Amino acid sequence: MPTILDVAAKAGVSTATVSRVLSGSPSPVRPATRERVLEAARQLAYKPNPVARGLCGKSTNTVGVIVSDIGNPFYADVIKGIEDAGLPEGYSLFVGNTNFDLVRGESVLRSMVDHRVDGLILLFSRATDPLLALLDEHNICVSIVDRDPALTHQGAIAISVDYEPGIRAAVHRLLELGHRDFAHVTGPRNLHTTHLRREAFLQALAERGIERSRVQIVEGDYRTGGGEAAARRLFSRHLSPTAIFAANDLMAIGLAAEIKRRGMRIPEDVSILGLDGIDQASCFQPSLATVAMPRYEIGHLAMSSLVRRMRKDPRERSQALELEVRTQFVPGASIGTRRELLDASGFQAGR
Amino acid sequence: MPTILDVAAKAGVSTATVSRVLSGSPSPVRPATRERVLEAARQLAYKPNPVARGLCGKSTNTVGVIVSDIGNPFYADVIKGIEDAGLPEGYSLFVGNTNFDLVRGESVLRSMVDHRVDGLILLFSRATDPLLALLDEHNICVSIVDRDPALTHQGAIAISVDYEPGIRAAVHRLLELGHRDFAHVTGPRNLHTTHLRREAFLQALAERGIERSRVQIVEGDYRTGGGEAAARRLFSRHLSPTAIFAANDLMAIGLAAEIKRRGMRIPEDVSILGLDGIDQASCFQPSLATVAMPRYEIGHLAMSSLVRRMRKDPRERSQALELEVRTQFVPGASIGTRRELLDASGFQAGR
DNA sequence: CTGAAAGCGCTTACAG
DNA sequence: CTGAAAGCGCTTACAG
Repeated sequence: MPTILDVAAKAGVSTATVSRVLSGSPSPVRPATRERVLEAARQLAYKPNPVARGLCGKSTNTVGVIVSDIGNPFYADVIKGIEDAGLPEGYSLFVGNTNFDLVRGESVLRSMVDHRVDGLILLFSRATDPLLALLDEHNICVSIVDRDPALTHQGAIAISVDYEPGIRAAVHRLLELGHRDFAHVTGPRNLHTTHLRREAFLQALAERGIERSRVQIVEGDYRTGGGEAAARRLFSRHLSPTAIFAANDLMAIGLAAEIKRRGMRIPEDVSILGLDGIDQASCFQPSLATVAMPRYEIGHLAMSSLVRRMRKDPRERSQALELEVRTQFVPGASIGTRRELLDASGFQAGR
Repeated sequence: MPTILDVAAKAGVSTATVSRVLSGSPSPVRPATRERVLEAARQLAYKPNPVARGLCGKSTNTVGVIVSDIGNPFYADVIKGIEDAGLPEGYSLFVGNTNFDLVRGESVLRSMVDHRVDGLILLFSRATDPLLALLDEHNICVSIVDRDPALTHQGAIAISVDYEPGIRAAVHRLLELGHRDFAHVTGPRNLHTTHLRREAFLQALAERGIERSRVQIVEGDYRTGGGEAAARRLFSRHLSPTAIFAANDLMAIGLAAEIKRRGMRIPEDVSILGLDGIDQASCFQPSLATVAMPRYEIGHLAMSSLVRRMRKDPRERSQALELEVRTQFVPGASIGTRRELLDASGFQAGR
């Protein structure tokens, strides 16, 4: 592999000049010299060694991505968006998976800091103020999705998701179909996104006269297993809901599987609504109605805004940046009118 | 962040000694000195800067993982295995996604080489001899799953999958249930793993008297969309199969979805068999019968054997290492006796 | 506009 | 057994 010395020799200049041309330094270089350097670099197919750059405190062209469950196809789409925005700009990705484990999350984050990543994208993981301060110290930009407002730390890019439009539309549809008895399977209660999803749901119901206290809440874990467990708990109670909103698609899938195993039919006996819009949801039978997140867009936005910031002078990075994406209701066959309502009214179920 | 200088000062020795103690160098160090260094390092919570180590030609403690479709939950499980084997040993992961695109795969691989990864795990991606030679040049160890025998390059760790036991058991079960008309939805034909899966299937059938020429073959893409397209092609023909083996679960899921949309029932009209054993398969309705891969184990094995090799002296790394894992048939409700066979014999379908 | 030189944090022959 | 010194490949004040 050619080094900067080879390029300098070939172009007949010093390594300092080569570096200035190739690293986009602000120092002026005579156009003719610049040309010679560029030409030499091209002929040698020279690419700066990111490890060496990293050592002298410059960018390493790496970005770390930390997700809480790499088994969730939701993240796959987000990562695709991140890759597509980052690869053309020359960034490589470190990927870390916390498995919802805080300790593991912190150790993954630290190892990324050790590797001198230029930026970090935190997806539904819990960040803390001291951790963010550590990033500042190392001059690492960060982009956080569904940022917990409890964080007082400034200077991160925050990508927030507006859950309201998608959830509200879904709720209206469920009410329209005659549902009054609702349940919600949440994620772990200590996650901020869990709170947002629950509140958007309860709020939309409350606006239409269904009080929060009437909605059964069961805590899940954002995985299929949590959905299955939730179904078992919900249907061992005396009050069975007619419509269940799972805080993500994976739980909705587990929920539906367990409900069918118990001999109930979807949507004739109970309607199921998910959230995320993962591909497999549409292959499900009946196809899963869901509140879709713009997954690819979230990743692309997180990365492209991060790239812009990483390229800035560190002193200009302090101001907060808040971006927002919206959810959207995607109808599906998993929600419908209950059979007993049909029987009572003489209606015929449509597709 | 403390540097090696701080540790040296605190322990009252030179940086050379600190390095020798902390980097596991073979040079002998007096026990008392070693103790002092260790103590100083602990007190300062010193961790060597991997970027600096990388620069002087030593390990960077990074491993690259290249997958062809990060949206496939199969890889998520493999990556978990890789992480669990790598994290405790101090390795961080670069993850690259080729999207089945050879050009993208090569550029991802090159960027990992640029970042001086110590090792690389290639999953069902296509490696070429020149590429592997490039890795050798940089002293990068590599572990390849389902390695294409067309590669003449020696010195990689090869993890091969024995598809035979799982596929054979599944085929026997299908024959037992009375099936004689089979179809197979393959992956892209240029992938070696596609070839292995197809041959194991055709071979198992041939042994029981079903000739290869009688099996309909449709090419897919290892994604749900390919399964859906395959269903459309298969059922627009005059000869409809009664049992279909999809070369992975994602295609089986797409296949099943499209078949149901066409008004056919599974397994009463057609039986479906997948391969992989991803979690969602069991939530599917009917639960998907599949040929399970030891996904986590594959990742764990690939990483742990790689770690062992990376720690070795480069001169001792040349010998080839071949490891094998086995598949296993996992029964499911998606395969059963056809209704018309039932009608003819007066049998009652079991669960 | 350009170069010589120091430095980023570590490792490793080379002396002693 | 240990230290002084060179070097990994790049960047950046500092001179000129």
